[in-house]
Amino acid sequence: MVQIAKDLLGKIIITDLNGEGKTGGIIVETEAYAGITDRASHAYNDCRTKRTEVMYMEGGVAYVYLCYGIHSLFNIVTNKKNIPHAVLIRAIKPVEGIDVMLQRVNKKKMQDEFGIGPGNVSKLLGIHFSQSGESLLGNKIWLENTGLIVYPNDIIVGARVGVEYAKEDALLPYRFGVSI
DNA sequence: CGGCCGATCCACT
DNA sequence: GTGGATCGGCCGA
Repeated sequence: MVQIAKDLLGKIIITDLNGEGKTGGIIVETEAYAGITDRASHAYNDCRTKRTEVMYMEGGVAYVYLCYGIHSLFNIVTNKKNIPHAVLIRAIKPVEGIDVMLQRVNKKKMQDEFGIGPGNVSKLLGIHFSQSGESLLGNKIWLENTGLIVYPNDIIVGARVGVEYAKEDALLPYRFGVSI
């Protein structure tokens, strides 16, 4: 699971939604959420609801959650059926469909910062929480390999963000990043 | 059925 | 640096 969070670094996430054309970027920061034993996860203590049900699906689907009523947070479900593990995409480096993405954020010139932050990632990619449960093997959202090799030494490991309420689990080194 | 809260971001001082 | 926005889901009554 932690391994998958690391493996996702350097991959490209592409979306092709609403007929606006392909948009995507290289994944540069992720966070792992380790299911029912992880207080920071929505599925902590086997909390199975309509919303979290997506995380219990077979890996390879998107789990998108609406946070603060405004922001869609994009996760990738990573494990077997009934094991609610997910990886939150925290940051991407925009590479595909720059003009479309600029339109989405109402900006003129692309800067890498626009892809930093989970809410921004969804905004750039045009992901809405209604896309929750969407397969990553279909023609709307998918992953591509870049051939980019991320060496273990290049991975920045740290504590997760915004989960102080999770107490001791907040300190787990489940946040991974690379600088490209 | 009502109220509170969250894996956050941005405009504004 | 910071306060406000904003809404679906969950819990308690």
